[in-house]
This record gives sequence, C-alpha cells and structure tokens, in this order.
Amino acid sequence: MTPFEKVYKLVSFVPKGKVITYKKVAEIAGIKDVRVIGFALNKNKNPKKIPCHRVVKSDGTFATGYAFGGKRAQKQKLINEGVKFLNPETVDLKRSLFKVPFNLEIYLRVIFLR
DNA sequence: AATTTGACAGCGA
DNA sequence: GTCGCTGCCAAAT
Repeated sequence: MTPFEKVYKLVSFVPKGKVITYKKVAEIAGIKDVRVIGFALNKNKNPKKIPCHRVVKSDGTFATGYAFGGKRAQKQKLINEGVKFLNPETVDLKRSLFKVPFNLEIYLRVIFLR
C-alpha cells in the first residue's frame, strides 16, 4: 500500500463534525514527513470519498492550499458540520479533534503493513 | 537516475 | 507571540 493510499484510507474515516491533524495522520500512517499528507490530498482531490476539509494543522489553524475554494470554503464546510471554533482562524481541537478509536488504529496499522 | 516541489512541525532567537 | 531555518518523504518531470 502506498503512502498516498494510506492517507486516503485514514482520512476517509474522519466523521462529520470532527477534524484530524496532519501530524496525527502522519503518525498513524507511518509517514515521517507531514508534508506528504497534503501532497497526497492535493494530487488526488476526491471530495466524494476524501473529506480533506477535515484535516487541519496541529495548532488548529488551516493549511494554506485547500483546493476547493481556499480556507474560507473549508471553514464554512466545517461550520456546517458542527465543528467548533475558538476564533475565525482556529478550530477548537479540544472539542472537535477526532480521536482514533483503539480498534480502528489497530486495523489501520495492520492494513498499512501491506 | 537526479532534481524539484510542496495542504507541515519543531525549535531557537 | 512571530520569524526564519531545518528536517527529509513521495510523486512528477
């Protein structure tokens, strides 16, 4: 399984109303350079299956190159899903960060081995 | 096969 | 809190 596939697979599990950070994705996918995450999403932009608007930076702010209308559109999507904000630029990670369930993490680690 | 190019994170000043 | 530098992965050319 290629790093890109891992990213798509993992991100597709983030539920509506929650967000995940690049750092977390990289950690679970076993990718050392977080930039690869964005690189992957940028290439294969498929909003049908990949909720890339739910991926934010570790400090809760948005990445700079969202491919579907920029930060404004991304923020709006999150608001529509019920994600809470600390301020116009920052997501409330305390309340809206997606915690990967233990069983799901195990499952992902297993399929990522291949 | 070598070079370029990013949707980042962490740290020191 | 901000600014700049560094680390170093994968895909496309």
